[in-house]
Amino acid sequence: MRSEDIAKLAGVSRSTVSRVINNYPNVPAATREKVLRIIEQHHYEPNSFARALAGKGTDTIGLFAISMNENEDESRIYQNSYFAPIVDIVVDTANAQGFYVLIHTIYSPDDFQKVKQAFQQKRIDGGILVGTQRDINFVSDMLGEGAPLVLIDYDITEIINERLDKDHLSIINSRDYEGTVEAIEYLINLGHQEIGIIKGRMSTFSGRERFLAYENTLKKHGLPIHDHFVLSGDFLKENAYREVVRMLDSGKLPTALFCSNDAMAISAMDALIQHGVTIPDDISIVGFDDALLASHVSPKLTSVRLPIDEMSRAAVEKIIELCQSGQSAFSTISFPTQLIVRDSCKSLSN
Amino acid sequence: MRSEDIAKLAGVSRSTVSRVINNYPNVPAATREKVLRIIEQHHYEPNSFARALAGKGTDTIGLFAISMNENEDESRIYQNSYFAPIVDIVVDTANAQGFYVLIHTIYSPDDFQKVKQAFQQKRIDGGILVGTQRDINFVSDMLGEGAPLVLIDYDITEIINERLDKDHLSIINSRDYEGTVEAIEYLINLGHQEIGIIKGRMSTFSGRERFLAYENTLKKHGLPIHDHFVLSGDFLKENAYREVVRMLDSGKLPTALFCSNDAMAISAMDALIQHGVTIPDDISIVGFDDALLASHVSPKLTSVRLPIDEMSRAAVEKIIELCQSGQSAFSTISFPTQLIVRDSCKSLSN
DNA sequence: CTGAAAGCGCTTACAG
DNA sequence: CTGAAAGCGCTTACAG
Repeated sequence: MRSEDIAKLAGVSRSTVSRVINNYPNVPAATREKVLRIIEQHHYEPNSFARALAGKGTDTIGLFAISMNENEDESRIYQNSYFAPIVDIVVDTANAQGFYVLIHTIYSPDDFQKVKQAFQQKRIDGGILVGTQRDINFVSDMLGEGAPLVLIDYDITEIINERLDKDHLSIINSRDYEGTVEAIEYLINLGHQEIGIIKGRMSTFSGRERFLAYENTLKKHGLPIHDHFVLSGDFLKENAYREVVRMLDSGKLPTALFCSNDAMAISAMDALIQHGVTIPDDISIVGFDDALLASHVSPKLTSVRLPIDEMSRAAVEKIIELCQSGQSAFSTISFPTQLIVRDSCKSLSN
Repeated sequence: MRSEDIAKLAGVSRSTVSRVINNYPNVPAATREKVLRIIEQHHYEPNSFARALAGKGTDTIGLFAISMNENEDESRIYQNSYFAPIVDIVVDTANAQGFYVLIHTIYSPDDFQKVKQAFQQKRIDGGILVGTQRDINFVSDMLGEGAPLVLIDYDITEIINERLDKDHLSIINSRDYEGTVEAIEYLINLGHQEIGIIKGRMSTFSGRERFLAYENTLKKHGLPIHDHFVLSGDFLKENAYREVVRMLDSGKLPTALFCSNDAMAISAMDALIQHGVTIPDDISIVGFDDALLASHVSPKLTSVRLPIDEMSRAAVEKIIELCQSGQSAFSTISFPTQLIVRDSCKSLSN
């Protein structure tokens, strides 16, 4: 069943059928009704490719998760507490608005090419990019294809410095800096003076923000930052485990450890407990993300909640808006975090 | 840049360019090389819609997760320990083979329509359906669209009884029956005689299999099945929690409880612990799925590992095979499970 | 082995 | 308000 068949049945031309389908104003109500009825009756669905070829959108958005880290386990990204909820919300929100979503993971430059192709071949109307590391080239490449783009977790200043054409770009962030400050000050208020950190991936905006906030907050409160309490974790639990064991071997432990994400926090807890260290009696732990696991480990993990649901929803709404309006001004939204206090921190005050 | 441009540059016709792109044999090596070179040089990508319109495939497969359960929390499906790894593996495996994947969740009949449309509009070459409940109509509807279909977790006998055209259908299952038998006999060997169950969703193949195996195994060993130890959980943690609390209130507890999935097992553990019941001293718990959480709760959960990764990979390989070969015979694969013994069960023997 | 032409099913100026 | 016609960028008989 093609538009031509509908046209015949309705006694009009394909042009008119098309006008009805696309909701153009210049069709009398009566004609519109008639055509609509025939369409309904026959469960007619316009061929999406023909529409796309003729210049219409595809009602499909892309969701691309970048994970180009040499030592990362390649195939666990959607079980990752960070990506899983994004997929979740993005798919549901987009679906609810009548959009399909095309998913592709980027583990390698090859994958990146495939994603570029998806844009070039016009398979999608726009894309959401998550996990972008500090590399503006990707972003400008994508942008060059002319399709709208939404970035989750990206440093705005980099975009601005590069003077990219930002007309169909939008950035969604969380206030990780403030969230980290809150977490660190919570520990300080508990009486902690020796506060360590497991850093996230520093090529990542959130990785840098969380570390910067840690540094600045300690400085602000006149507390020392010991190199041997600053561990590199790259957001990876294996690294966190290894680094914590190394710290244990060195014989020195801070009284509190801020972990740049929950995966690392939980891994650190495992390492500590296995070495006979008690949490929170011997050491307090704070995580970041408030992943599902956080409330299930023991002791329950105090963590900074990342508003990942809201962020994902905003990303979809933004991309759809950009797809539909042609373009709009560059925009950026930043969502607040929230410290969720559980049982992994102890007060030293009494 | 269109195929015509490539043709001009290469001094051939669009027909020949097309032949090269589609790897047809009737092109001399020299011509092929020449065309290929030009394509490379200009980073030419054939428009996917034009190809599709002209009758070629779309190199896209659909992944559709059905979750039409009234009382289920609507937007958590990909964080679900069952679906998350499927998304994971399906996306990665498909991507690695050069296929894109379109994801849509089915919460309502409306969503189901959208998925049917995806088939009708030829947006995808084939689809993977997961979470299908006992409703053959869906399956036959999809099959009616003529596209290949792979079902994960579906009772083959239903398909056979319906005499559906199975030429482009494939089913991927796990041996849940055997897995459950192994789990129950493990409990029996530990000395348990009063073994309860929290049932899964009985409209689901795996839900029925797990229950059936439970029943048959107890019978086989001459053990009683008490109605009040048979709880309905529908695979949902809220239900499991409620039912366990109800059982606690009744004052009678089995010595062991088999839970049809880990989500319910963990929820049951929460309920029991909160009511002062100690695991495994007062009651032994076995789960099913071996979800990520299983090894993180305390005590660590003994669970039947579901080979979901292998199943997902097989589903993708099968669907791609079906897409490419046009069609092949009906096939079905069933993967073995494995009992992972951890700390949630106690021996009563001594 | 290869090109001209028809066709896939839409949309959109254009003319009326 | 509406239809005929061109066009979107491919593929594929068909003829040679």
